Parts: sequence; structure tokens; C-alpha cells
Amino acid sequence: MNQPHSKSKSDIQASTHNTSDTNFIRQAIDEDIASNRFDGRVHTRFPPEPSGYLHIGHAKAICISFGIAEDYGGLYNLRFDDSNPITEESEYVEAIKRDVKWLGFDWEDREFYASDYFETLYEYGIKLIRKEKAYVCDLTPEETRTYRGTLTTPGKNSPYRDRSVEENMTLFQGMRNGEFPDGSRTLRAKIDMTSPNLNMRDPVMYRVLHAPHSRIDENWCIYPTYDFTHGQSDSIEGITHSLCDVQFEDHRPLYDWFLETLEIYPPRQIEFARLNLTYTVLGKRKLRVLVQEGHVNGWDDPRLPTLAGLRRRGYTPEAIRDFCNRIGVSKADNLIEIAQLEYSIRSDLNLHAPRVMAVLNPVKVVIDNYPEAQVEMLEADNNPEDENAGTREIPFSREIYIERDDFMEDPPRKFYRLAPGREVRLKHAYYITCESVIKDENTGEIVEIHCSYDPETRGGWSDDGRRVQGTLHWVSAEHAVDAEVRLYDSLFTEREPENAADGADWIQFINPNSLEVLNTCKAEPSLVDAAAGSRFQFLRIGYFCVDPDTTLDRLVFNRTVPLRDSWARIQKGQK
RNA sequence: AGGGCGGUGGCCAAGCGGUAAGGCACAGGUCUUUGGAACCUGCAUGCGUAGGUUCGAAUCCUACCCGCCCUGCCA
Repeated sequence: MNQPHSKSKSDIQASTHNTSDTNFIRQAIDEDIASNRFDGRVHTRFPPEPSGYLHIGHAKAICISFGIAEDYGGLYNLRFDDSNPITEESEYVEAIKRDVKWLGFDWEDREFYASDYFETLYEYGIKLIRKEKAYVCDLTPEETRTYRGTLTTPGKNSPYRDRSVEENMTLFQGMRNGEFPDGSRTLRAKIDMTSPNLNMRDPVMYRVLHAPHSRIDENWCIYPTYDFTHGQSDSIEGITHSLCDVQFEDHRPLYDWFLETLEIYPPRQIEFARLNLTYTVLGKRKLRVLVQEGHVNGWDDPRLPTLAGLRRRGYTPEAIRDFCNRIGVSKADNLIEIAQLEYSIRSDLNLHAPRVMAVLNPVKVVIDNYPEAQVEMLEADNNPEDENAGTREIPFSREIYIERDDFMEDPPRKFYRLAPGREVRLKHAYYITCESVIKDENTGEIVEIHCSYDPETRGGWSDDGRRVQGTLHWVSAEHAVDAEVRLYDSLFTEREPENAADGADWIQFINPNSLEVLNTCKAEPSLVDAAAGSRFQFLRIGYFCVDPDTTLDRLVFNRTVPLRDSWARIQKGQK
């Protein structure tokens, strides 16, 4: 199964293809297959802690671990690292499962929990005590820290380090039986307090924690630490390649020590760099702050880089997978530009999103020479990129709305839209020419634009070779449906909010204009029953997705991403 | 400072001793009933720096510089 797969660059459908076939992880796996290290098996896992929602950084990790397993015809597990009952909740377990499924991965029956292994882990603890490789330590947390030493100075042995096997057995049993208060004792590995790798300075394996675990009936009052849980969980599941964040690189010697000392099956751990994205923050703790302090409206706020947020924003799982595959895998620190993500969603939606017309900031246009009561149904193609998308009919009448920005009384050079005396095309309809403008006497605001139309240009075309000044989208005033449109901008004003003010509060860089709500939008009537979650291209504007806040009498759209706008770029350049 | 890991164009990233892939971004252009899309062209005499080995070095060696991670009974 590990044949190279060709990747066509324009066909996003091919995005079920996973990461580039030459990355260093695949090379390592190829070597292991060649040397028959794991009998040719490839078995990976994704091990989230259920203490928050998954974000785009997790998507990268999932695409790497699960995607590679898929490509090699291997297996992959979903395992919840639930070794800390006080920060973990079942709500998160459900959310994580929903998001992984949505991304398009099926772990079948291989759904595991570190808590499944608590009994085994406890036995491992006892085994290490028997081998005189673990001891119960009575040092307080503060003392433990002091004894550990610093980056440059070695630690000191705990005074409890040389307890007898019997005493350790009794004490450890007592810990499990609930005889000691929280924080009073730990079980520690007996390794080397002088190791330059701090993880090897007698790390804590078990702490006393009188807290119920949501998945376990038995009342545990000791819980294994992540370091004592993770590697053995991979071992128990027969994982061949434990792919993880580079931050665990210096934990690898510890995991290997546990595996060797315990004499159990050793997976191979390979580390890669985590994802960083411009103009946002990733990382559970920071996202939790945003949610809990109310800077956004919940974990699925469309401004968040969470998978739930991206989904609500209108991102497709295909686009996210495509993004993850495009950015590659390496060990170098990286900061991916948000434009890269936007590219992936645009190219997916360009191919698949039906085109519709909606006017975000409407201004009325009256076509004076169009028969007053007449309504014509005009045919419009649903997607020029997809010949199977078909057509629909759109009502046209004497009064329509166009985008306020599509008219200028005194247009600058290169303004290729409506202006006094100019003729433009109404997409799918007619050519119209601006004859006059009516303004509000007090404010000077344009309230109505009067135009004439050319009946010979039905469908928006004439055979006389006439060139018009542009093409506008529009919506029939009488037939339009009202809509609310939520426009999103980046959540932060700084490219790197976390590094923008050395050590200072990143929260200050939240973009006060990250959400703009438009309440007077007018959409073509075909959108009345658009289902929540459905995605469209609003012609000439961008891609939009129906928000679940939509009700029978109020349509709500989220802007997923605007269309590339070369006019905006010209304007920006002229400033 | 001790340890670990990194440093290839604005952002990613191939490259594994034979003379710098690709993508995003950007800049031009073609086409166009979306200023969209598509298509074409351009974009590193240079691979953190300095030496060395070699016919030949981003790739090997030496030294140095810079960045990230590690002193939770979090994961």
C-alpha cells in the first residue's frame, strides 16, 4: 500500500490523498517496513485529552497519524488520554469524536481510554517497586521541586528513595486505599537525580487525587501521570509509530526507560512540529480563555480556529484536510499564513458551492422603462465550474437592489461598475444604463438610482459586440428575502498575538472588529429554505454558509471567506 | 548557562555529495456574462555564519551565531 500517490494540484477531490509521500516520518516508516521492525505493521493513534475542543492544530496531527496509517493500509486508534479527572469532561469526549468523524476518519471499534488501563498501570507500578525501580516519596510538591535541582545544577536524592520493597508496597497500597490526603505522597521512578534531562530526575508516576473519574465506577484516589500513562498505553495497544509534538522529544528517553524496565512492547515515537497560524492562537489553554472569558460566543464561534468553529464558519472537512496536506510535516518551527487555509477552502467551494445572488448593502434601482407590473423568470446557471449543477430561475422586475458599493457618482479610473450615464450588465438579466440619482435632501445619501434597460439584452448579452462597464449582482426588490449576514475578520490584529508584546497579555490584540453583523441584506428567493450548514457563493462577494441560528423567518449567513478581490487590491494600492 | 531539537526565497517545504522541486503569497499578462475561476510568465549565483575536505558541498567535517522546548504531584 505504500505506493506513491499522484496528486493533481487543481482537483481538491484528490484531497483524500494524505501528506506528501516524502516526509521524514514516512521515510522512517519505510525503513521500519524494510527492516521488518514491526512485522510490516503500521498502527498509529491520536491521543487527545478531553479537556477542550479540537482545533486546526489537532487536525494536522490527526491527518498525519491517521492519514499515514490509511496510506500504508494500517490501523489507527482514537484514544482519550483521560488521566486527570479534574480537568476532563465527557462533553469534550463527545465533541472530539464528532469532530474527528466530521474530518472524515473512522476509527471503527478502536476507541480507547487511558483509564481503560488504570488497573494494568497500577500493576506496572507494583512491578517497578518490586524491581526496586520505583518508590513512594513523602516530599511535598514544593520540596519535590527543590530536590529536582535546576537546568544547570543536578538534583538531590529524595530521603525516601531507599525505602524497602515491602514498605513501598504497603505505602502504595495505602495510597490506593485512600489512606493519605491529596498531595501527601507520590510514587516515583528511581532513575537519576543528576540527569541533564529533567524528565529523568525521578519523575512522579502516581499522585494522590481524591476525585471521581467520569468513566470509572471504582473510586480511584490515585491517578497516573501523563508520563507514566502515555507510553504504556501505546505499548498496550500495539501502536507501531507514536507520532507526536516535538515537545515530547525529551520525554522519549523516559518512555523508553519505562518500556524497557517494564519489559513490554516498545512502539517507536517520532516527533513533528506543531502548527502555528497567523492572526490567531492555537493551544487549548488560550482557546479556553477566549471561550470562558466571553471574548467569543462558545467553542463553535466561527472566529475560532476550532474544528467546531471552522465548521460553523462554512469550512469543509475536505478543505481542512487539503490544507493539512499542503503545509507539510517537518520538525522546524513554523507559522503558516492564514491565506494558505483560505486558499484551500476557496478552491473547494469554487468547485462545489452553488452560485446565488445576494445584496449585502442594498440600494434601490428603478428601471423606468421596464413595465410596471411585469415579472420575468430568468435562467441562471448554478455553478459555471460544474456542468452538472444545473440552472434555476430568478425573478426580475422593475425595482431591484444592487450593492451600494457598485455605484459611484464620480467614479475613479478603473471603477468598472455603475455610474451616471454608464451601462453595465445585470448578471443573468439585462444591460442597464444609469439615467439619474435621487438623494436624501438632508444627508445627501443616495436613496434611489434610476436606470433604463435594453430589452434586446435579455440574459445579459448582446450580439452587437457592445462592451459594458462591468457586471453587477442584483436581487428583485419585491421578491427578495431578508437576511442577516455575519462578516468575520481575523480574531487578532497581530500576526503573532502571542509574541507581539514580549510576554505581555496576548488578549489585548483581539480584533474589536472581528465580527460585523449586517441586518438589511437581501437575498434571492431561492434561498428561503436553505438548510443550516448549506454553503453558497454569493456572486462577486464570497462564500457563505447558513448558520444554525437561522429560523423560519430569519435567514442567517456566515461569511466563510470573501472572494479574491482585485478591485480592493487596486484601491489599496492607490491609497 | 545543562540537556534536547531546529535554522533552504515573504510563509511553508522538497533535497540525503553531481551543480536549488512544488505550494501559498506577490507582480505582470491572456481569457471571461462573477474585478471570481482558469491559463501563461516572473520571483534563491543562493541553502544561519566562517573555515575545511572534495574534481564537485544545502548535503561530509570543525568552530561559532540565532531560534524553540525542558525546572507541574498538567497533558
